[in-house]
Amino acid sequence: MSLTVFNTMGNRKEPFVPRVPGKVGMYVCGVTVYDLSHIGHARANVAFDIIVRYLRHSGYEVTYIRNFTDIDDKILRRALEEGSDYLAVSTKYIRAFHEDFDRMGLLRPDAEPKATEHIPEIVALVDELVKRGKAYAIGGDVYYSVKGFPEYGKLSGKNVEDLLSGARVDVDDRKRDPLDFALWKASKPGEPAWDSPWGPGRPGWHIECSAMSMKHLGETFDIHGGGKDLVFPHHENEIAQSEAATEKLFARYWLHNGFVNIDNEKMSKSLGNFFTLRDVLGRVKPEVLRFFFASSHYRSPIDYSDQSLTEAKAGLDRLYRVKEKAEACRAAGAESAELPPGEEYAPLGEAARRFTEAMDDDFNTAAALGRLFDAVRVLNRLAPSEPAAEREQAGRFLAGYGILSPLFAVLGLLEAPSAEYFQGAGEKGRLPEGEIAARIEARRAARASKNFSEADRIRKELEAAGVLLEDGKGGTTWKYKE
RNA sequence: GGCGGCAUAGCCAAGUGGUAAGGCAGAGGACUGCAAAUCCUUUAUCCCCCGGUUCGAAUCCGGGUGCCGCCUCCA
Repeated sequence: MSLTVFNTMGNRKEPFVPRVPGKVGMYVCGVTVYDLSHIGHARANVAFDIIVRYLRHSGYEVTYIRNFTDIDDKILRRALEEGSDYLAVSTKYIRAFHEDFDRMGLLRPDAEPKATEHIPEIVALVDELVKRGKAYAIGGDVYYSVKGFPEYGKLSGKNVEDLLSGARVDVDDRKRDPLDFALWKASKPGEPAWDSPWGPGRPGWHIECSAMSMKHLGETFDIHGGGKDLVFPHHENEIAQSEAATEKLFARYWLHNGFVNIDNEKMSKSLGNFFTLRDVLGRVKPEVLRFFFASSHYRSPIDYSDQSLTEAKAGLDRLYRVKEKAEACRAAGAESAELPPGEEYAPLGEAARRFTEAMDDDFNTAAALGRLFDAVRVLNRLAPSEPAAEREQAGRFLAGYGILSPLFAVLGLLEAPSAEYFQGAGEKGRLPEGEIAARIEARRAARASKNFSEADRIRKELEAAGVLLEDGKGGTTWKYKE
């Protein structure tokens, strides 16, 4: 059993064989920091977060790099609007990015390089391309000459003739060829500028990723990832630049995630139909969003809606109830024991193998979650109704949960204590915990004296206030419904 | 115009040759003072349509229809 990944280069699944056995170098294109992140960014980042977690879970030593594009036209425009400068803008939105994505439980990459901190590397790479005759300077700009790279189009499956005949190739008199793209842009007066052999300027967009990935991972590395929209031209250009400069293969596997759609249409800044991650996290728990993403394959488009989040929450609630039971078993002093024998427990006993089988198939998180739910059903059969009085049963439950827990961790799920999930820090308008405890006590007294109508009245009252009561053998517990 | 992808139950979603995972929602049952949760049973004679290949296809091939993406900044 081994990992197979879908490689955009070639458009097919291939066995994953890293360049150096046991080690993986992985570069993911990050964001341009000129605005708040939207849920499309969240989808991409969660996808690669899970990929990194799974590679590490599989025993690979992963070096994970994700850049910030911190200088470009949009940042400069934003700086102008805000009356600040590019550095203030990028700093502000990098901080916002980290705030949002820390809440999503994203692993921090091993390095988060920024374009402006790699100017020497970028200049050196551009210079190399010029020296090799693969790029040319005109009036302070430097362009890459696409015709000098016969393999141009190999990633996106395009050919140069088709591209040239396409209606939307922009016209720029200074380029020798319409497909040529800027490696270095001369700065206009007042714009930030760095010295270069071609005069003061700043890097073009594509070149930074070539320079930074090669600096941190070497001239050839294993995985290069990003959104599907980056395939062309961004990644195509990265390949052209890098391979023309080094004459070596650039990245071995190209992984691209699908989009988040709204009403079946791509969500994007330019269409204006986007939700910021912040907005969404104000409405649902971060983990609900993560679960929602994990329930589809990372390459498929995924349609975002309130209903899909509600369904995701219901599914995740189910998983957290399992964790809640495991915590209760542990709190009762039970120790992990043996799982009972028998074929009926196979979905649980073999959960790790089944999960791995799904994930090995191009990180099929949807199928992997299916296997976990199979296991959860079996595990729930083992749940003691009163852990303190059923130590052996509690021990078996813990054994089962012990199998699943690391698998959930691969998906970045069930990392919070269940109480935090169900009773997490109060939103506004929620009944305070002390109040709830008092009502529960009043209801307990009513039930003890068989005054069930009063007991039901309290239940309904709390329910109307968004609090769900659950009577167990060990007493009554509660959850916020939202 | 060029290139690529998708179409599976009420909703979401796996499955790329061997006879339809899983989740949500719904129905019935067990449990419960009542609930919730949980468990059991149940919900697609069939996978957009039409042909073809095959002992056998949701899965392969041909044609059609619909939707989407890239070709311009974009995760």
